[in-house]
Amino acid sequence: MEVSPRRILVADDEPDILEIISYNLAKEGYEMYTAKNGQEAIDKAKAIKPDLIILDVMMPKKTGMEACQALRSMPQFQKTLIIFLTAMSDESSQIRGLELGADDYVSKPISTKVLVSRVNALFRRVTKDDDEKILIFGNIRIDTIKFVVFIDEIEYPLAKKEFELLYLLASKQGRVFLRNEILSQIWGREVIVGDRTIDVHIRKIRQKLGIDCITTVKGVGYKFEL
Amino acid sequence: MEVSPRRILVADDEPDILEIISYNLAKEGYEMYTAKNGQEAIDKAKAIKPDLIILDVMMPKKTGMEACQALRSMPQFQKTLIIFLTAMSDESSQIRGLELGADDYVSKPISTKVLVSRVNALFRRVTKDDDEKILIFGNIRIDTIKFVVFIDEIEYPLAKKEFELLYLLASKQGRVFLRNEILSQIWGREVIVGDRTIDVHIRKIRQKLGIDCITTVKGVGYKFEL
DNA sequence: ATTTGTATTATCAAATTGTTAACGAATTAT
DNA sequence: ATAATTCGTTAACAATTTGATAATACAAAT
Repeated sequence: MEVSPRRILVADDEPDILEIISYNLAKEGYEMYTAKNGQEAIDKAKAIKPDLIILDVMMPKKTGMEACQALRSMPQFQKTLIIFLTAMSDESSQIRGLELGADDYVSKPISTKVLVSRVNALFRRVTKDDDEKILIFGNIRIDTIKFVVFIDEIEYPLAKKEFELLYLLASKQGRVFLRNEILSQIWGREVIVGDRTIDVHIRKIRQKLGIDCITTVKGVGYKFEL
Repeated sequence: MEVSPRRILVADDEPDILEIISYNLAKEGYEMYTAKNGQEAIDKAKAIKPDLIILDVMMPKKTGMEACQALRSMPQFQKTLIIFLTAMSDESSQIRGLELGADDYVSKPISTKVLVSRVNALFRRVTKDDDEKILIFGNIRIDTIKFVVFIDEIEYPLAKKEFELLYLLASKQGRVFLRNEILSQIWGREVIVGDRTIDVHIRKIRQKLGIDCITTVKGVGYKFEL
């Protein structure tokens, strides 16, 4: 069911390290992005929405810890995995890192083998938790627990199929879902329903929410976008 | 009244996780102990007599579930709180866990914030066991001690099943409970009763209370909402 | 102008829930 | 112990909501 590659953002001020890490994780099939300092890491994270962020502790502009703290304060990065790269082997910095919400840390000098296996291990453990079934995009909140969509804290109840459809699209913001994908994801393998059915549900969502958050990509499918 | 700190035993085969959990719960004032596998957890539990045991499901020597079963069979651990750490999100393992007597679950990857709040909540539940199982929502009061619902200080007596149902829904305000969830929570795992039974009880609650506090989510379930 | 693809609307069938009444089981009162 | 009452469940049917389709309108591309 999971198809798109995991996105990883690495932030370090040493270009060599950036390159080594990127190269090795890309080889593992990850989609790599880089940043040269803490501030850039934050900015890029917002745009890229990575699944994992690797932060060097010592960086100009903003340290890894400051960046981590800033990121964790934003709702959309509350569940994003974060790994610290630290030259310090003393526990105090590691503990501080954990306190700020890091999921793991790797000490310098890095062994690419160690890093890769830690990254893989982290992803292997990712499964949906009850506490993370809520999608937030600015003033829009898609809440699977309450089965309701909020826009500016106002509740918009959707029917089951409508909600499922919206949740599917929003779960990968910006990604275009082919009509086939939508059908098999929501209606199952043995689909009997016709293509028009999707349109009608899309229409109802647009109508009920009153905002333009689903974009039609003619001849291809639909995507969630703001 | 002076209380000795609560003792918590954590068992996991990954030293990092052990450290993260220990650190964060120690910060909360708990007295932490660790074990590297299921067998060690059992041995240490006997010596330490912890108030809460956190067990990773997947461990060498003895799995968390095996350890739980072994502990629960000993009289001195019948009332000890047990939390499972599970990477699995599928119900089957959670259901098995419940059967074995777990008090809660936390899915991996662990958010320390979630874990800490769950632990605190569990202890809160234990202490308030006898004196404060009362839910209050504005002018509505659901009083488990008196087994009665108050609305504006007027008493509305409910039958047992009705009360249990209302309490379940209200215990997680806004959260949708699937019919299956309701059935297994209130009627137990070996459910024989039909689906209409829920409706009828819901109806009686609505009728008796005279207010609209239960919302139907068609095709999904019910939720408590004001 | 024609083709291709999507939007919109109305309509109907199916799925789901609401409601009522009835009846045995469990509980309480006599 | 027996009668009276309450409770939990089910069945039957009504009411409602939902989902799917067809028909038509519209838009863009060729």
